[in-house]
Amino acid sequence: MEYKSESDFLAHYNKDAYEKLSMTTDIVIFSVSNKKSDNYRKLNEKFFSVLLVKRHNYPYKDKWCLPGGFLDLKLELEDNARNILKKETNLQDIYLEQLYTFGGLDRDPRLRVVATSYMALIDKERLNQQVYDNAKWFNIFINEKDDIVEVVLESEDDRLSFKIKKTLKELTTDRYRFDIIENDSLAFDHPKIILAGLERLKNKIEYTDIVFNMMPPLFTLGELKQVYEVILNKKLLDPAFRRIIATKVEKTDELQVGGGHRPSVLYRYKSNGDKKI
Amino acid sequence: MEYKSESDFLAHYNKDAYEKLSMTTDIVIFSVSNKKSDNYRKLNEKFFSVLLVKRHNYPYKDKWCLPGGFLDLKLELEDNARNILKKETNLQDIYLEQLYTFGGLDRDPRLRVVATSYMALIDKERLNQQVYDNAKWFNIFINEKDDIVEVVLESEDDRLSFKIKKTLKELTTDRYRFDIIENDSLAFDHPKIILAGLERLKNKIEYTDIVFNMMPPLFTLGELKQVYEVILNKKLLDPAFRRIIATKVEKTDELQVGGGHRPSVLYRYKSNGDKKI
DNA sequence: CTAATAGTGTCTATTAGACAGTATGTT
DNA sequence: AACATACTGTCTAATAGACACTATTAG
Repeated sequence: MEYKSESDFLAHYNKDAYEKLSMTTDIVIFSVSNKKSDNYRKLNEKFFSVLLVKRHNYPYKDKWCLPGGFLDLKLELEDNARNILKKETNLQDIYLEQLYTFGGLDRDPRLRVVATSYMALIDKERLNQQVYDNAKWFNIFINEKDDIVEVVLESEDDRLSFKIKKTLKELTTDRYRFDIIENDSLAFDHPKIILAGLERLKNKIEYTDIVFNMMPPLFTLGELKQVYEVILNKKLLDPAFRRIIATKVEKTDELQVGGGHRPSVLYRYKSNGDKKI
Repeated sequence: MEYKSESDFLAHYNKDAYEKLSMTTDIVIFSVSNKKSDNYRKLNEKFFSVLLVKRHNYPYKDKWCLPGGFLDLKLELEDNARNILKKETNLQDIYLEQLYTFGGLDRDPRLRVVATSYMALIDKERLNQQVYDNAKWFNIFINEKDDIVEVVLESEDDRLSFKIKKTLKELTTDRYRFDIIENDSLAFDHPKIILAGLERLKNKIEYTDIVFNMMPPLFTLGELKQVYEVILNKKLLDPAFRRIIATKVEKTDELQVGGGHRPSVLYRYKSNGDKKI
């Protein structure tokens, strides 16, 4: 058939010409938790943590999963994700970035579903208690040996774990191939999404300022270093850390007192106009 | 309704419970073109280029666009993209990575379509002539001032251009916001996808080995430097470049002769086991 | 005083930038 | 010989790693 114009074509277009599918947006929400130390001198131990919700319906009933939901066709992808964030955390102004789109054929046993995943970073202290009705924070422990990554997730009551095999990239693709080789308690392919988030954050923390999205407005350099350490999963040297971070923070007049040691200056984030994405 | 088990639930699941949509995979295929120099002494000038196809149907009839197509629901996203690559270039073993998923509401005038974009890198010399039936290489010229990026695309017969405004990232999101402010001749939101590819490549060329996907099996360090220069859009210093690249290449016994100057050793890519993604 | 963290100074090793200088082919 | 690129050497500046040393608080 020949059309006279684009509007003529659109008027006759059959919207069901191609088979359709559903999409979801799923969000890996990271934060940092404190465990109060029993030694009055010591700093609170920090844990890197992720927010999971328990499924009450099929499929994967009673399993844990990432906050997410079907794409509302009236919304852009990111707005859909922000709606989910709002529902789960009651917060709007949260750091959110698109991670990766997972399109495996059997991701969802119901029908073909493609999931665009997002990573969100928040300062846990901003949440009010209400969030814990649906969702729970799990501390993250990563154990990487050879090409197997074992991730253990712990909340007060639950302990989940999964193992993923990272196959080395071939020349013709950019990423490791992730294969889930053990997974007791997480729904869908969410272990892969969590791992994608972990890797993204670990990389980006080194060349962007995203870490400050997980910090309170005022913080000590010691706390900030702790956060870097739990995310990078390694110890840092203090003088080097202070040198590197110096351009990104500014001193305030306030001091953190009360630890059994020298008080610490409180800092705040200072954007230095670095536009690196 | 209460279900006895997951399989019971699935047996009764209504696949049309949620409204559905279509997806496409669109591919930004980059390569490097040579322009033969008229001075026998000089090296061939190199251009950074992208492969576009002309649309022969509505919508956006007669406009240029990225190779792409609707998602075949029997295929994974990446396989769908590889099929398109195969159709367009007749090559299979091509570097391909997922870029970003674009979910704007009015991307496509026909219906709601979400596009997962990919970036492919190839050595143009591997293509046989046949590809040029549908597609054409456009050399890329970028002009960035303040927050406006102007991109000019030139083939032998056509000259396209678009302008995009990059709005500075806010704290709550990771990327620049891209707004198309001028676009004569490209279909859909493809200017945004091209820009996303340009930025990704520019970043990744500095910390990965992907550039070698655009190189022939044997190349001189001068040619390799030229490629870095057209992609980064700046001149590099020779000694520094050789130092940095040294770990990624190995000498062969062959020489490139025939230029009106000292012959150059031909190198090949040597993976140094660097696993950085 | 002690334990623990806060914060500074400095030496060294490594890497990046700049540029001069030498080498060698074709016409 | 002249030109253009190929390739090497070296000085300097900037940055990262390592570690010793001082400061300050609660108990």
